[in-house]
Amino acid sequence: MSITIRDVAAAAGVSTATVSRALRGLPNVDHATREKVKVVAAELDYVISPSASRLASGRTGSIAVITPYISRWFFSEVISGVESILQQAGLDMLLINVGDYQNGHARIPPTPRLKRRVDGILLISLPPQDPDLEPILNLDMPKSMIGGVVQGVDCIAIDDCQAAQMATEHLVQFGHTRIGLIAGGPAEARFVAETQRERGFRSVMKQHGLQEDPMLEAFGRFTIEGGERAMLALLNQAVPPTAVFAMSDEMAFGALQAIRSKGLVPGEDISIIGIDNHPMSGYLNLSTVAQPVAQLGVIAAERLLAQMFALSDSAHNPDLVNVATTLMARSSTAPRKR
Amino acid sequence: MSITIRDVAAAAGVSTATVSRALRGLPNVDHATREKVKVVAAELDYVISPSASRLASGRTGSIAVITPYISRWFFSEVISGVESILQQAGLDMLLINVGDYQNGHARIPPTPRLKRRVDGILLISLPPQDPDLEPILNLDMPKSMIGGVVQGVDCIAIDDCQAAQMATEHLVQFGHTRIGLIAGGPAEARFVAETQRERGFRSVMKQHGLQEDPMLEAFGRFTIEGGERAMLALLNQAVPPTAVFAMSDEMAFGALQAIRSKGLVPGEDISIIGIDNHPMSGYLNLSTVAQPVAQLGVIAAERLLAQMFALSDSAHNPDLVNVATTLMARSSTAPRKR
DNA sequence: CCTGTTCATGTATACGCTTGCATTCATTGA
DNA sequence: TCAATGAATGCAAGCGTATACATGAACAGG
Repeated sequence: MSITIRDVAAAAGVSTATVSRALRGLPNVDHATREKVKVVAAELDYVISPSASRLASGRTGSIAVITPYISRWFFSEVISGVESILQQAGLDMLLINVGDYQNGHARIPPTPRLKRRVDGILLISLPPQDPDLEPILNLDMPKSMIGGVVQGVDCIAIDDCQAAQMATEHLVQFGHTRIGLIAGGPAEARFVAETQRERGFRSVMKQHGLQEDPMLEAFGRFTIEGGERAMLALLNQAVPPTAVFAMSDEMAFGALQAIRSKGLVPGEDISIIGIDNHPMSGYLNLSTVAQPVAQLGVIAAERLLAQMFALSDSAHNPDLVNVATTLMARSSTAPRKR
Repeated sequence: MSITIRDVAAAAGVSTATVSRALRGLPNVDHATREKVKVVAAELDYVISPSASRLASGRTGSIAVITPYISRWFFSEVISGVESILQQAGLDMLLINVGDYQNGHARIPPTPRLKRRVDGILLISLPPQDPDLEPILNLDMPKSMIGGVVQGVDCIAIDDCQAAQMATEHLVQFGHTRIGLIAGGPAEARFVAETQRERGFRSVMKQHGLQEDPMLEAFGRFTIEGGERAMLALLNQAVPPTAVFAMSDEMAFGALQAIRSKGLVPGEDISIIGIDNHPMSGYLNLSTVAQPVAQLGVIAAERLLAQMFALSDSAHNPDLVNVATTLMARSSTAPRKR
C-alpha cells in the first residue's frame, strides 16, 4: 500500500542499492543517476521508513535528553537549545523526564529505554550521586552533560563556583557583612551546581573574614514558593541579614515577594541577588549573574554530535567546557544602609 | 554481539514467537512458560529492538508533538502534561518545534518527518490558516489539537471567548468604561485563541454599550517586552484607558512594568488583567483568568490514546473539549477611581 | 471411542532498508 | 596492447522482530 524503495528503484530503472545511495548522498553515484532517482522519489512522494533504515544500519538517528523537569524555565530553555541543533542535524530527540529526584527517586529507571533506541545521551543537571545515574553512564555511547561535572563525561556548564563568588562579592562590595544564603536543598539530593555555588559563596565569605551564620541559611527548592518561605524564615531571625544570595532567580523572586510582604523595599532595606537572568529578572529589577541557558544546550548538543561523528581514531577526550557568566547589577542590590 | 530474541528463545527452550508473545503480555501463553521467558530475558539483560519491532509490526510507538515554541511557559507546561501521559503509555514523544510563525513560516515542512515515524499527532496552538498545516491535517492518523479549533479534529482548549468575557466583565463590574486591549498580533498570523479572546472582549464591550477605541488597542506579541511596549503606547494616548485586558499574563507582566515606570500604581491608577495564571502572577498580584495548562496536555494526550486504541468499529467522533477557567481577582484590578 | 474445539507452541515469511561483495565498463599507465 | 585501476551499479544477505498459519495436545460432548 505504501510505496517503498523498491518502487522507486523500479520506476527509476535502477537497483534499490543505488536508490539508497543516491538519496542519502553517498559517493560513487553518477550525477545523472542521482538526479533521476531524486526526481522519481519526489514524484512518488517516497518517504524512507526510519524503522527499516534503523534496523538495517544499526543507527537510530535519535538521541536521548534526560532531564528532571520539562517545564521549569532553566530546563525548557536548555531543551530548546538542544532541539535547535538536533533538528538541524536531522536527529530525533527522545525527551525523557525522570522526574523530581527530591521525592526519593526517578520515575523510571531509564536504561531499557535507552539501550537500543538512541545513539547518544544528553544529561541535564542530574545529581551525580544518584544511584540510577550509574547504569546510564556505563552505557557505551556518546554522552554530554549540562550543568554537571562528572569524571569521564563531556560536561558543559557555567563555572558555578565563580558565579556564586561574583554574586557574593557584589554584596560584599556594597558593604554588607551579614549575608544570608538561600540554597536549593540539603546536601543529600543536590545537583552539582548547588554544591559549587555553595562553595563559591563560602569562599568569598571566608576570604573577607565574614562570619557565616547557619541561621542565615535556608532552603528554597529552586521554586518561587520555596524562595518566599526561605526568605520569610531569614527575615524572622532576631538579627536578619542585610543582604541575601539566592542560588536561582526564581527563588529570588519569591524572596522579593517575602521582603515586600514585610513592608520592606528590596535594595533599600535588604539587598538580594540571584543567578540566571531569568526573563522576569529585568522586570523585577533583580540583580543576578546571567548565564546563557539555551546556549548551554546548543553547545552540549554540538559537542555530542562531534563525538558521534568523530572518526574513531581521533579519540574524543571528555572535557569540561565552562561558559562565561555576567553580573547584572540592578536595583535589588544596593549599598548597605547605616 | 548484542543479544536478540533468538538468544532468549534458545536459552528458554522455546521459539522466538513464544518469547515475543510472552514478553508482550499476549494471551495464549502458558503461565509457567511466560514466567520462564521473563526470567531468562531478565538474566540475559535482553532489550527488545524497537526498530525491528516497529518494522515488523508497522507501529512506531511514538507520537509527534508539534509546537511553535518549546521554552515558552504555556508550551513547556503543555508539553510536560503530554509527556507524563505518553510515558505512562510507553510511547515515545517526538518533539517537533516548527518555530515562530510570525516570521513568515515554520522552520521545516514537517510532513516527511511524520509520515512513517509516528502513530499519532498532537498539535499545540498552531494558527489554523497556516498553509503548512493542511498536509499535516490530511495525514491519516489520530490527531488532537490543543488550544485550537479545527473542524474534524479533536480539540482541547479553554473557552477562550468566555475567558476573555470573564476578564472584561470583571473590569466592567469595577466601573471601568475606557478599557484597553493588549492583543498578540495582527489578524493575519493569529492563533485561534487570539481570535476568540478578541471576540469575547468585544462582545462584553458591546453588551455594555462601551465604546471601543482603536487607539486603545495594541499588540504585545505574547512576550513581556511586547506587553511593556504595548502598554506604553496605550499610556501615551491623550486619554489613556483606566483598565486594560491583556490576552496573556506575560504581556500583562510587561504592562505592569510599563505602568510602574510611569510612576503609576497598578490597581490604584490603572487596572490590568490577563489570562493564564502564570506562576509569577500571584507574586505580582496580577488579576487573571486561570487556565489549567498542563491539564490541557494531559487531556489531549489521553484523548489521542483513546483514538489510537479505540476499536476501529467504534468510530471516534472528533469533539471540542472545553476545560473550565477560573477568575483570579487580585490587586491589579480595582474599582475605577473618580 | 470418535470428532470438534480450544489452547499452547512452533515454522517460516514479511517488514523495508543497508551494505559487503561481485560485476561491468571505461580509463590509464606501462 | 594488456593489465591494473577505479567508478558506477547490481546482487543478495542480513538487521531483529511480529504474526499468519500450521501443528499437536488436551479435552469435552456425543
